[in-house]
Amino acid sequence: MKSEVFEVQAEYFKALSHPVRIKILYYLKKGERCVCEIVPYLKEEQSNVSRHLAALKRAGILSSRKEGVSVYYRVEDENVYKIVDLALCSVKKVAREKVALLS
Amino acid sequence: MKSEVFEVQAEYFKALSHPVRIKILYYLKKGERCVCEIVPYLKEEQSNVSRHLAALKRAGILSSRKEGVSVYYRVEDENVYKIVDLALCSVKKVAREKVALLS
DNA sequence: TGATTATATGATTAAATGCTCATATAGTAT
DNA sequence: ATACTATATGAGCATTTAATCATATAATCA
Repeated sequence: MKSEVFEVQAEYFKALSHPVRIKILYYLKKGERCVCEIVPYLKEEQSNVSRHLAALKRAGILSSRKEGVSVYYRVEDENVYKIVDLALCSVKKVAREKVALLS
Repeated sequence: MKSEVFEVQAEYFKALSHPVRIKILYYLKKGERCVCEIVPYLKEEQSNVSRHLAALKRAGILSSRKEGVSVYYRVEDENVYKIVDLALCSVKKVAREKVALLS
């Protein structure tokens, strides 16, 4: 496999490597949301949220559309949910195995 | 979902967010490998590789066993391959859609 | 025992990331 | 036009990450 491929994958995972960004993804699970909804939901600074959204968009994970003064973000490819869910399952599985080894 | 869950997921993805670490994963796809094989394969400094391996192990993605003076690393849960493959597919899909939009 | 080899780790530095405050931009309304 | 609101972005700072060099540790061998 070409080394550029690894870089592309690493970039994708870097976009997912922050808890606020993961939280945004789950919040968008049922469909697009306006920034004006996302900010109060996260209880983070507006400028900070804006940057997290930009990071996810840069990675191609989110896309956005403008409606008047509002901006709506949505998940570009639902496969991201398979990825984050699998990651959680894997972490749980490994943790369970560790527990089993100790008992 | 609890916020600790997002942190756990983010930690997992942080471990995957470097091209060298992704490359290590694919190299271990067929089974465990000694550090003495991994280092020349990657053509990176030994100390650097050691830290990347440690990062993957800390995240529970790899485990290791010692045999004499050698250390063998292996993938702890094969699901990680579903994750990295899905990520690549998703990036490709989004890229194709962008191309389609432009043509 | 001392020498050699494999791997890990401490210290340093450079670069990247995340957060905050302040400000810019753009759309809407008066 | 001015004022107001929603969102994005620049600048500064603190923290984290990655790379490198040097050294430590531990196993093996002569």
